[in-house]
Amino acid sequence: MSKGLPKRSEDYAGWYNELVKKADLAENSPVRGCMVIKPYGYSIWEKIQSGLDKMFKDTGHTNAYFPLFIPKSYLSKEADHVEGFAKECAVVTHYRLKNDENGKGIVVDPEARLEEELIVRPTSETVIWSTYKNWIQSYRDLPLLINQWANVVRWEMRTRLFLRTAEFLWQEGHTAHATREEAVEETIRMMNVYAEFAEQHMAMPVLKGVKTESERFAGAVDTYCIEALMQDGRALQAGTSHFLGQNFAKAFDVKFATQEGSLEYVWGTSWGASTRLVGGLIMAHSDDNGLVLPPRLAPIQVVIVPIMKGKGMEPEMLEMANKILNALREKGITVKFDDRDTHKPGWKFAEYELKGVPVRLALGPRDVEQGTIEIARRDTLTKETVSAEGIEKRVKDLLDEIQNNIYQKALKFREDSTHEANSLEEFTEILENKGGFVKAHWDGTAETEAKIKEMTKATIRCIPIDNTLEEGKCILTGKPSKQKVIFAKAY
RNA sequence: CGGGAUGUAGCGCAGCCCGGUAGCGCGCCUCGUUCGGGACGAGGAGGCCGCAGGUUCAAAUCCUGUCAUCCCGACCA
Repeated sequence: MSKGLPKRSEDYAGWYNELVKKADLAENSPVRGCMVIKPYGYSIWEKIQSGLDKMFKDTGHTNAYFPLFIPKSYLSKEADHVEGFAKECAVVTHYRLKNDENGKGIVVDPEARLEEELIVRPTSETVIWSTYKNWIQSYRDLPLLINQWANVVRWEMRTRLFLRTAEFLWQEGHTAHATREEAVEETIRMMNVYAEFAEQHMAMPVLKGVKTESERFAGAVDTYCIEALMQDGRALQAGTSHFLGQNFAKAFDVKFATQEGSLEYVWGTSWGASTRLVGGLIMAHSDDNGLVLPPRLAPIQVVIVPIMKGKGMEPEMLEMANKILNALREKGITVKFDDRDTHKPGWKFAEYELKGVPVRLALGPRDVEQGTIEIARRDTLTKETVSAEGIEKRVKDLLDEIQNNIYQKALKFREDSTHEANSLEEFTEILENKGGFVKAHWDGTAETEAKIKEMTKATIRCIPIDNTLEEGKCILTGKPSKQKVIFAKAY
């Protein structure tokens, strides 16, 4: 029914792009690759932020803020890190503009060249570790558990709203520890935080795993990740947690005095999740009618639409609506009463469906007369007329049910879209016809991974945590393999 | 950076081949009737046709250049 929204089955990419715009989540900016996040889209991000932020605080982290600009020389201190990010950095070279002498507007003042050029952070490891050097002297200063909410810039070639933009919002945690074990534990803990958030809040099932060398974060020893599966059968990395070993400590000379009096490099982690999660949320659940939002992240959980007859709203109807409104609010439910007389009910129904509001209540003269109300759920598109008595309890339960239902639906989709391949032919066939996650044996080399990528476009998304070990042969080289890994075409 | 396409009203498009001074749908504004799944009628506002040159009596239309955007590849959360 939604006007002009392409069907997922016919044009998935077009469906996504249109949905983001039509549901008022975001739009393109005058600057290529950047986006304007509109109020409704930003509200979802705020929900993500507050949910994650609480989990970070609950695990002992505190927020801080480090600067947007990083001296160019910092980036080059960690060899792998610079190699990973150098190609996509925005660089600030001047600090002043002036009026053009030929009267053609404004130009960069060539006199105002910076002594040392600044890069706009693509991530903050370097500036943070250079700061940690001063903050950490003794084992008493550890662990240092810090997170920051910030924007970062990575000059991407091809961008898509939320999924990949040149500037994006994220959080990045940066921690320092006395021992390797403690840092690894932290890395895994934060991966689990992301997984729990994705599943409990976003209703998006994820695989937890470790990245292969070629997919690893530049500068990390190990990258842990959560991988979600989108409805078109492509994988989305939804959060990463890196064990940095002592790489950054060595690059920035961050040492601490141990209890025994020796001087040692600290062990680091970093972990991040971005506005990409909003893209994942959209692609995980939404349908041809528009967004489907999990109640825990929906900016509006319930909308009440009055059906007006004749001149406007009857006082009785208004009274009933307000009663329900208050009862719902007392239950902690976010509810909107849309009493605008500038739009017809049918228009509003379609609008809130497009925007993914989980529950809609419609209230008309008939209901006022009979003490009933129409309750409709977004996830199943079903509706029924029920007694208005105790509606708040019913809505509360329904929100929980919807949250659970869309998770189960996404989980079933992932299970149905996960296949095993025992040969290259089988592997290719699955990717071409079904998509999704493909479990297959791999000989453990980057060369083989690269060849498979070249042939099929699929990459190793992760080596699952707690993977079952089983002897087998690599689907490409036939060399021995100890376990199957997860392949997929990815965003 | 290669290959392809497109720039005309807020959005989506037609007009261009065959030059004659701009049109359709949606949206917007006013009034009225409507309101239980994107209402209807009547009236109205809005565009130096991406930009710069050229050809011509005359250019959205032909020619040259330029800029921008989108799609497909190489890179990536």
